[in-house]
Amino acid sequence: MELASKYSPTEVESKWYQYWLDHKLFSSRPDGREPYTIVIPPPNVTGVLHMGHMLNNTIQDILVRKARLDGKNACWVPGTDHASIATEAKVVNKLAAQGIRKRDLTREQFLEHAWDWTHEHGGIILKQLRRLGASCDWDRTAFTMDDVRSESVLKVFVDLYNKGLIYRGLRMVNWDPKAQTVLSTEEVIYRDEKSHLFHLKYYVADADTNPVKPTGEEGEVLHQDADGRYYAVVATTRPETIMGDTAMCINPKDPKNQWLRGHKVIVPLVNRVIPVIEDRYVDIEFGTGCLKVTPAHDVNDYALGKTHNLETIDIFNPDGTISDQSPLYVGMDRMDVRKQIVEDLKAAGLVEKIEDYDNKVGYSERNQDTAVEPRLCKQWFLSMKHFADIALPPVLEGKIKFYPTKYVNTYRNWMENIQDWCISRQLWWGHRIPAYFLPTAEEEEEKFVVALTPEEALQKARQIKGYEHITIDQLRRDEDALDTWFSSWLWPISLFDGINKPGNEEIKYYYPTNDLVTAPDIIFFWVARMIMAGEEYLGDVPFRNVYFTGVVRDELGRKMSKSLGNSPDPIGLIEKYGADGVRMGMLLAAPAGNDILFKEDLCQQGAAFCNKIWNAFRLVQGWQPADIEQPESNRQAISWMKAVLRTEVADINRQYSQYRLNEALMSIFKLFTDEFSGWYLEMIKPAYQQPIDCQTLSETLAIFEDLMKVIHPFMPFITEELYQHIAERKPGESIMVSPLTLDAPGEADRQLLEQFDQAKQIISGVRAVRQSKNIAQREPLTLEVVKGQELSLTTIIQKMAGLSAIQYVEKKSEGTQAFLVGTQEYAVPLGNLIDTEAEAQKAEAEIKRLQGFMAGIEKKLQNERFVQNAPAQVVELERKKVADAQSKIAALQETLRALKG
RNA sequence: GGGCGCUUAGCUCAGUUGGUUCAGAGCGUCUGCCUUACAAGCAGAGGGUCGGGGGUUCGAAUCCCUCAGCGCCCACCA
Repeated sequence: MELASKYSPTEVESKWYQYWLDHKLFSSRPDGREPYTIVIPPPNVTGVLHMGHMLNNTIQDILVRKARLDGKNACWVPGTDHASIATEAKVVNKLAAQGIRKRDLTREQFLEHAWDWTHEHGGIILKQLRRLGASCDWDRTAFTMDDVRSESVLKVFVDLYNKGLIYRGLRMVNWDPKAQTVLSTEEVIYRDEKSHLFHLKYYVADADTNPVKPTGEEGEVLHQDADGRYYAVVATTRPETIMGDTAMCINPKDPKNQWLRGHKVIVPLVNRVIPVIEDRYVDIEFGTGCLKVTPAHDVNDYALGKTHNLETIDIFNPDGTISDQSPLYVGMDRMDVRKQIVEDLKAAGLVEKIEDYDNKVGYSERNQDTAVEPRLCKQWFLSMKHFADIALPPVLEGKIKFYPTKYVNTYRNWMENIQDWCISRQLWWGHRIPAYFLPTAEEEEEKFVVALTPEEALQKARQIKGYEHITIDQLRRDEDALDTWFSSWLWPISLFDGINKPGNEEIKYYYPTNDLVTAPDIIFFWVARMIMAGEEYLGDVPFRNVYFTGVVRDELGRKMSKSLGNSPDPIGLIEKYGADGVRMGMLLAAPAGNDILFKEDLCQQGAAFCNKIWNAFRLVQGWQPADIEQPESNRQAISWMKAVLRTEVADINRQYSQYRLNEALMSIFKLFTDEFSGWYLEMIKPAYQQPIDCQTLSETLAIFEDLMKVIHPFMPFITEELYQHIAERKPGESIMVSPLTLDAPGEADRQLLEQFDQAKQIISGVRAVRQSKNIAQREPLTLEVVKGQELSLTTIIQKMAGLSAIQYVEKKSEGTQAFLVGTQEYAVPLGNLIDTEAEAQKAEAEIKRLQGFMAGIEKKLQNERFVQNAPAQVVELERKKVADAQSKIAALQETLRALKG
């Protein structure tokens, strides 16, 4: 069969992917083999593949395919995440474009739209992963909101509530006014922002806003306006919150503000009279040392409000507009109010000054244009202390290993400062909280029960005193949904149905999973919490190793993002370079634990490597076997190549075990390109149109097949294609499941490698001579071995270096160019091509360098302390260096004499 | 403000308990080759005071101190 001179991936890839699917080669069932399990970090169900996914999933696929080749029962479980807040936002936007407002819909109607959207866009990303070659067990595809997973989530909620770990509480929480839901602390990202510090005048007054003269003492700072009225100055970054001010606070130890003690001040514009309170919390050095207190809209102010019994005025509506609790600006958006109120304050002469100020503003992780608003409301929380206690030890003790290890610190830090997790969200798209409120009187405290079903809830409710005859219709289920991560944290368990059916065959077999490959930015959101859930529900870690990938950046080091438009389309790349090429391109740029600077060139390099493999196969496949005796040189070459293979594979396996995949790939690349193609194939290649002996051909094909297996995890498609070409395969047979069995490299291999290394150096030496004199490869040369022993591998050396003869001489001929391999001198006679002068200069320079080198070592050897303290072998080595240098110098001096003579 | 990490060739990175001729790899660059598998290729070459300074040691890219620069994470100073 004739093969094209260029590899074209498109058909090959779809052909073999279908073949793998048809023969169920990705599927896994528990059996007697050692399991190897990875659960996919579930992408957002409506997401599209980006470069981060490409990297992440390529790594997972490499690990899974490697495990399969190692004979393990490999299971990679795919699935998607319902991504509560992100998906709901998308659906809301889509509906808005159709003129439908969410609040005009019932929960059921909205969910219907959301499911439509999910079915329409859901799974696109999984289809895209197939293009990449991902060998997931697709029959296991799960969704965080499918039946099994939903049931698991609710059961866990009920269980944790019954254990007293879930509670309901009124707290200052982070509010996303766009999505109109609360967020967990982890979902808030703080960004530096250029802002202003507004210094506002709070006039001192009595309860009826009449001016009051404070009882100031000598040396205190009293602010007085032109009319003689006294005022305090408060510095704030958020002037729009003054409508919620219910006190002004000074530090009791602040000498410059003593004059304000016991007084009252007027909130500017609002004209509300508020007390001056004292608390050590206030920083004397900041601004004027006067702090406005807005208990409803700031975490610290809330705390102050609690200790000082202050009124709480919530001036915001859930959507970030001003509520009717405020005397001013009702209905306006908070950001507009900030601009407007500054103008109004200025007009009223209530602004002392405005300074530039850098501060940090919290934004919603999912709506990155929306500043979060601290807001007081009642939510569901999970107590985290218990979970931190069970999840920290396995990581610190190494039961779970992090790659790179630096994240252990990050992890510990978070665990040791853990805060309770706000798990309720004011969203519809998600798992609805299984809590049921009982009817209560207006002023009465809320009552509720938590249960898996309304029926169970009713039973529980009826046990409460006074509710013995309540009906199911009177129970009102909580409207809120659970945080998405409250389902994700069960993923490694719920995928094997370990919550609903504890101890089932699958969970016993596949859990704990082996490797988790994920991005470091979800270490708290997800990784930490999975460890918590694993320890809580199975008493064991959810995975043994966590490989944290880097961030994919562009050439300029910028994070790839939709908004910057600097992210290439992954599918476009696959179409251009082939999946194998793209996989290699990604991995070449992905040193373990570092960010990756992605360049499209790298995919080009990957595609080029495919082509290299392809053409190497074309060469071998084109050879005509003949029933002739195997030349000794071929036998030597084969032994050597096998030794190289054993040695390199051992090395590659070591790199795998340390998750140094880019290094493993580099070793593989060099193994194939340099050792196999550059050296081995050239050694055994028959002369033009000459046949090859059968023995060499079949052994070469066997080596080629082994190489395909080595490459396969990185480049699944081309390796399968060639594996199928190498020999006639049975239907369903695949490289995917054909283990590579190699012995460990031994001493004989090491010696063989060394022997060939000498030969390669001689060959390179001759080639360098050719290069420097511009002698064509075809033109045969002679090699003189000067005062040396007989060479081994002479046939190979002659062939590779283009030599017609090798001569052993006591004294090299006139007009030769010489080179050294170790301490042995070789010479190539070139007749009148030699530039005597240049050769002499080169030799002199080298002698000088060696003399300097030798002098340094001799000095070291004269140092008694070195000789006494250093290990004997080190000293011995230094002595050998001197001896070697001496003999090299002798040879060079000989050369010099010959040139000059 | 606290914690962690990084700095080695033009670029991206290796360099294991301090000691093999240790200063490396890939890419890029330069030179020569369309040599009958591959020009998406082959052969060869150049390129670094290991961020600066100090110390420990017989010996430091490697250990310690210090300075500088970069990055990440955490934290309620308005």
